[in-house]
Amino acid sequence: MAELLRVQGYGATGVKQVAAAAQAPIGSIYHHFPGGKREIAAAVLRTTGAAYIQLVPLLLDPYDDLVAGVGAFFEAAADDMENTGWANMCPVGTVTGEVADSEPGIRAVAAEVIGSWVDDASAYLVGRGVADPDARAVVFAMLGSLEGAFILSRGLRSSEPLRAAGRAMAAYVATVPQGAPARS
Amino acid sequence: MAELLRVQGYGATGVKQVAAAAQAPIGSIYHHFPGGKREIAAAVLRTTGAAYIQLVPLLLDPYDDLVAGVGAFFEAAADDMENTGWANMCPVGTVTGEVADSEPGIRAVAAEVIGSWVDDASAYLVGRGVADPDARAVVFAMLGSLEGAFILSRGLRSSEPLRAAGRAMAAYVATVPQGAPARS
DNA sequence: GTCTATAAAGGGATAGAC
DNA sequence: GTCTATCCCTTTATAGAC
Repeated sequence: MAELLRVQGYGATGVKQVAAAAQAPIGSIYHHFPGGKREIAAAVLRTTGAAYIQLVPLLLDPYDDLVAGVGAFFEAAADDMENTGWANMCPVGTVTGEVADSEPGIRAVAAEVIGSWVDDASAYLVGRGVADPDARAVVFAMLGSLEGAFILSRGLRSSEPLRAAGRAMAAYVATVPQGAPARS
Repeated sequence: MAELLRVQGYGATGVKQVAAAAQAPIGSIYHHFPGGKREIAAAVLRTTGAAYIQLVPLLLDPYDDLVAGVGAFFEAAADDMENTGWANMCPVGTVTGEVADSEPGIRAVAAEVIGSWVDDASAYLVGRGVADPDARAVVFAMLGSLEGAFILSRGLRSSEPLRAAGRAMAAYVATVPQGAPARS
């Protein structure tokens, strides 16, 4: 269901479609997920969340200069979108926007995933020398900018919003005071 | 339908629900909008788009300092969200994310609306002394950051993402070279 | 142009044989 | 645990009287 949720969103994805994609009968789906569509979506959000947070150190570690790393992060996302034909990059963002006011349970799971992203990414930035209260603000700004640029780029079929967001966030991060990295 | 689309999104909003809210029978809806749900949604996006672009000069004109204006813009949005119980602020962003890969016609309309936003807001910034290529990038960064922060704030039920985005965008705009405003 | 009734299709979910 | 058939509801959209 992860792939379908990412491409089509929550409302447009049917359980029957999920069963077909998984080459499993519907009965089996409901046997393993008695909560039905909601439970499956929640599981997808948690799994995706855990996978995506690993990208942060993976993509930023190679850059000694955090500002350069941030710019490269957004450029990589822009390249990915172009190469995949403007596919959705993050199911968490789109599903959150879709169900935030209509599916309280799923919204709560999304909040949990986003919260853990912020905690983990903030800790990473602190390790790279960003002071503690600033780190959290930087993560919120970057994550919001990334999710918003994903939507604009998918809607416009253009990487311009994503690349503009990258330059803006790099310029912003450059204004945030940085101490020495905790580990070399 | 505008209100329902804003709160529930495209998929969760039914034509019957729209008819009930408009106190009109379904037949009348289809008489005026033969294209059905899609045509209504497209009309809503265009109307909303035209209305929202007017907010830019309205909210920024009072501030001689553009950086202060940008900060106030995001703070005002954050206050609005808190006061409305985390209601969705912009149907264009959520609907775009929802249907970008499943409803080509509506995606095209969304792209048109977003494109006109960028054109108009860029022209406004040029009038405030921001150089032409920079202005477009600033608008993309701000719009993306705003839309993304809307999603995060709605999901987390917290204005923290929106306020962090505002501080980040203010810091970014402060780094963009500005000439003298075209008109005092 | 307005409204009611209904068609046609698809959704989520379940029952129960195996 | 697996799978099939089916229930029940809602959806979009239309037909046709008024």
